Formats: sequence, structure tokens, C-alpha cells
Amino acid sequence: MRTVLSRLKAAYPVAECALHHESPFQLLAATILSAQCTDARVNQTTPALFARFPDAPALATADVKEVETLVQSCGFFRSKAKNLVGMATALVERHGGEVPRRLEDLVTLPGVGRKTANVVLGVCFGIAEGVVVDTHVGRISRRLAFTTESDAVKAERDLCELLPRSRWVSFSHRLILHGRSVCDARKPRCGECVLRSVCPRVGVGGTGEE
DNA sequence: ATCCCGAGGG
DNA sequence: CCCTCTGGAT
Repeated sequence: MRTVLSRLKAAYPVAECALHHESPFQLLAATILSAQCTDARVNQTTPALFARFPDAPALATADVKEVETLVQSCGFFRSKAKNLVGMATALVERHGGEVPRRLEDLVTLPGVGRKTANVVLGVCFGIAEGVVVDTHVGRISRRLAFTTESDAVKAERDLCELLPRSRWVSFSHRLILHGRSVCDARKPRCGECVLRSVCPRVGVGGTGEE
């Protein structure tokens, strides 16, 4: 594990969130939009959205149809638009229009699950409630045999036991970067992988996830 | 054709 | 546990 962390750090020195935002509210909205969608696409979408609805009070009173049009290209646009307005409404009604700092509060917001909540807590507030387990973190953690769980919550429990808390946030960011650039789902580029020597699946064939 | 920095619902 | 929502990228 120590080897993995140091090599990831060397390969991806900057472990920052790629979603453009100017406030916790905007990161929360951007992360909701990022489901099954690239960051680049989200970053193309949010400027117009935030120009029109810069904060929770504004978005809470928005017309859902207008929001649908603004977020259309991110996919799942009907549910995302409804969740964005519902999320903003809940912030206004229950949290004074601000983003709460507790995981248990965040996950009750429409469209906000554990993954989104952990991203916001880690990036905006520096709080590591858990490890962000998205599709990349889950896939690579299974390939490296850090977990055998396909369920994100169970995989997160394994990773939290394996990693010091101080590394939880940066570990997720770096695995996500690694997943996009090298260890992708379809055709991982093992020849360029800095984790090659510690990866059980190198030279074995198969995905390591069977 | 298959996957993507998910979440909600049955 | 499964299904659905959806456009975009490869």
C-alpha cells in the first residue's frame, strides 16, 4: 500500500477537483451533474447555469424546464434538473441556503448520494468522512486486490481500513485521474502504468474483476 | 456496442 | 438485488 501511495503521488502530484466552482453550492451542483458524464462536459455546462442561478435561493425558485434545457447535454437531464432544484430547495428550507457539513445531512438532499457527499466534504471542507468510491476507484481497487467488493459501500469500508485517514481524499482523486488516463475500464494501458509491478493482473490476463 | 467521477426506486 | 434515467465519447 505504501508503494502504491507514493507512486500515485509521484504520478499525480496535484490531487485537486477538476470541476469548476466558486462555492460549496456550485461544487455540489456540478457533482450532481457529473454522474455518468465527463468533467469537461460539466465544465461546459455550469457557467451558463451558475450565471442564471448562482446560489441556492436562486436555483430553488427556478423553473425546472429551464434547468432541463441548461443541463441537457450532461445526460439524465430530467432527473438531474429536478434534483438540482430539489437540492436547492432543501438547502433553503433546512440549512439556511448553505451546504451542510455533515454526511448524514448531505445524503438526504435530492440527487446527493454517498459519493457526491464525500466529494463536497473533502474538497470544500477538508473533511474525510470516507473514501470516495466511484466507478474508477472501485474498478482499480478491485484490480489491485484492495477489495473484492463490487458494492461501493462495502468497497469503501475495505479501503478505509487499508488507508490512513489523512490519505482518503487524495487517494480517491489520484485513482480517478489514474482511471481516466491509464487504468480505464475497457483497455487499460498497463505498459504505461506506474503500479505495474504491484498489480496482480499484469501478465495474468483477464480483468482481475471476475 | 459499451461505458462513463450515480442516485432513486421497485 | 435489479432496473431506469440519458447524452456523449470511444
